[in-house]
Amino acid sequence: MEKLQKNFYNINSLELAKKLLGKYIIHEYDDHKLSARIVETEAYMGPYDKAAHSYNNRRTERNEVMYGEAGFAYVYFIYGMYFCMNVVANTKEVPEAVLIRALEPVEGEEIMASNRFKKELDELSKRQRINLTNGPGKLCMAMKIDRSLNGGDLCGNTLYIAGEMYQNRIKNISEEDIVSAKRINIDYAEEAADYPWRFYIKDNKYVSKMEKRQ
DNA sequence: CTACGGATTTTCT
DNA sequence: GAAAATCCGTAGT
Repeated sequence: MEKLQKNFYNINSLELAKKLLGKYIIHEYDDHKLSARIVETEAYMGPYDKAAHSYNNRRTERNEVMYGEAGFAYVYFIYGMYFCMNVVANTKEVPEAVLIRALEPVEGEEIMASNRFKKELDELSKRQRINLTNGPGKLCMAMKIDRSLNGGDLCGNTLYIAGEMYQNRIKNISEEDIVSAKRINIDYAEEAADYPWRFYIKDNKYVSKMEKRQ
């Protein structure tokens, strides 16, 4: 089934953020199987990245997972209401991660509609349909990703990631299909706020925020 | 389509 | 005690 193996993740978060585009996140729970394609990511480069939770090697109970091995989930609670999912990158003691910012639903879209809006899929407005998974907090609601999955092994059998060949889909992402842009909502990060460390698949309708056309 | 303010509570200082 | 890797409803263009 082409689940990604540990060595896939053991690179820096900038490279991993790009490599994760087009891969599939799968969550199995309660007889449900939800899957979705990754279409937008952001790299957080650790000690020298003012936007990262691990800036200056800050190490707390919350971000402890970032200091562990690559290929595990870092799920944190934000703004009093939401969760964000990250993929831990790089080797032990190098605290880097990739924030998953948007997904395109593949399997279990009915369940996602229920998780997000407590409605049937065909009852959703056009806007709600796009809003299922087009943001880091939204996709966690849709995929039922919460605190309990923090520290989970992404090579395990609950929350895991598969390659482009998943379900015999073959849609490799080429360099030209990747857009890079400034990261979102990190105004506090000074010069790091301008680094182009956000990546998304060009023209994908689930991307949370498009850049202005040139 | 974009812009703004309010929601809500964990986490860190 | 303040800030936070966000979202939503409403109002305006």
